[in-house]
Amino acid sequence: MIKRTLNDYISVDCVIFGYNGQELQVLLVDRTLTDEKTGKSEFTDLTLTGNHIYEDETIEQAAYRVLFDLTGLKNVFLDQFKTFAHPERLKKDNDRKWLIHDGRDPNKRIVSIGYFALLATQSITLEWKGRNVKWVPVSEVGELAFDHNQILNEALIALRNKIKQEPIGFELLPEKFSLTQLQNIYEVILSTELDKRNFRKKIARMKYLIPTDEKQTGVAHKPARLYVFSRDVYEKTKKELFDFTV
Amino acid sequence: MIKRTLNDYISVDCVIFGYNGQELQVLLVDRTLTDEKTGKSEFTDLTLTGNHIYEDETIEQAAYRVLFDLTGLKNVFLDQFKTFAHPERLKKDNDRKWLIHDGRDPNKRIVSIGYFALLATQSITLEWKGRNVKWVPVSEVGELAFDHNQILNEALIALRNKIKQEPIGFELLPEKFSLTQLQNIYEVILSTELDKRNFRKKIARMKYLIPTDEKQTGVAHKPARLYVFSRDVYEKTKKELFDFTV
DNA sequence: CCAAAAGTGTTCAGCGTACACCCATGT
DNA sequence: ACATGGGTGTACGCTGAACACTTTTGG
Repeated sequence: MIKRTLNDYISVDCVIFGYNGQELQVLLVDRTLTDEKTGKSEFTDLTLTGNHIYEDETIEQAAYRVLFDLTGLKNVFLDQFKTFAHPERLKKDNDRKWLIHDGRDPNKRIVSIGYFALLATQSITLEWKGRNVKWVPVSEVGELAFDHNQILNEALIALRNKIKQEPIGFELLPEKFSLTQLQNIYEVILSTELDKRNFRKKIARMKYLIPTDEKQTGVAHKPARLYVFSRDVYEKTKKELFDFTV
Repeated sequence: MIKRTLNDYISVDCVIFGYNGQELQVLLVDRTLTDEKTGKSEFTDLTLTGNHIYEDETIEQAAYRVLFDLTGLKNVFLDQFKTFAHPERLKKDNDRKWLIHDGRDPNKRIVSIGYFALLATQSITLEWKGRNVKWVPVSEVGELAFDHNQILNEALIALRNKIKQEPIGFELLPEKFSLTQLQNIYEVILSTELDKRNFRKKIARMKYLIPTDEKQTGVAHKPARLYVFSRDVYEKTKKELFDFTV
């Protein structure tokens, strides 16, 4: 194993979205600053997941690395959506204390490249860099560390735009899923209600969403048919269209 | 005037698009490395416009600054589209020589945030940082310095996506423009041909493209009516729609 | 009067939208 | 048997796409 050097001014932040069957969630980690003498905690709050990059990796690899460390998964949907470098982005009191405690220079201008990821599984490491990791419904996210509220907001905007353009909803679901689950994903992300019949007519036109012979089991109602996404078919049917809507 | 410090690892690159009535163009600057002893030029090629950021400005301000230096304009359409930080992005021989000649560290990992801009005017400074500036049709761009071909490609992709979503075509045209000019913009950027009647029906639905009483003058055919874009009307009629097309 | 681009309408097919009832399963 | 969510069809209006001729100007 070669010793790798961390770059101290380029970082990636990953906004990791998940779905619990009800709500859109985001993965956050606790940040507790403990006074080393008294052992008392000075403050506790939450951050997005992220890390500085290694000098020998691309920013995309760094983002995948963060995801892998948290989930053990390699094939996760990932999208670079925006970059953050405001001069004051790490200058709040708590942020400066945290950086100093962490042995980093609080005056160094740090650029962070924002990625958002869609995770089909709810199972994650409970601990990451010694910090607790947890899912939080997007609607219940409070004040975050650094500029992470802004990053989360931009990620949500990017996610909404993306899901209107490309079929990525299923990335938040198990390999086999019901159409009602998929519809819920769209409703939750776009904050709309959709008509069941119209939604299903639309799906029927998308040849890359393929019905299987399997059905739900153990539900106290008519079991739903399960569908799979075919990337093959999708890549073939994909074509650009002229819109300039709005 | 306060002395401002340039950050030596965060830069912005601006892909500045223009339209000459025929083709989509991009603004490029000459890069000639001259051997200081012999006075002979070692190589000449072209780069995008860009610059490192000042420690006291945001990346967006830095991009606007580059644009202002080149054009004297402040209200230019600008969009942050992607960030580039590949470890090898400045490591080609000529690039290393150039950086060394420029007094910069060729081994420093430099992150560049890519912006694309749309310019309605063809008039630009002819010289910028002592280098020649010129418009080049996108279709005739050869091999560029650094990773600038890649940046230009991503900018084109972003431009095509954007123009399908939002009415930005007129940003490449004078304040008053004809519908044929506008149609040409779309055809050139999207590499399609559009039907004149269908295009105009679509425009008619967009209340923010407003016909004036003025007409073209000095043309050897029926003069076209001129239109203006109303940002007011646009902001009011803007609303999201559910698409997930493709 | 000729060349050049402006401007205009209709038809057809596909899609978005609104809307209500029966079906299969577990308890 | 009943509660729960699954699954289906029709009618209307709008939009995209295909397509040809007349009008206005300068030269």
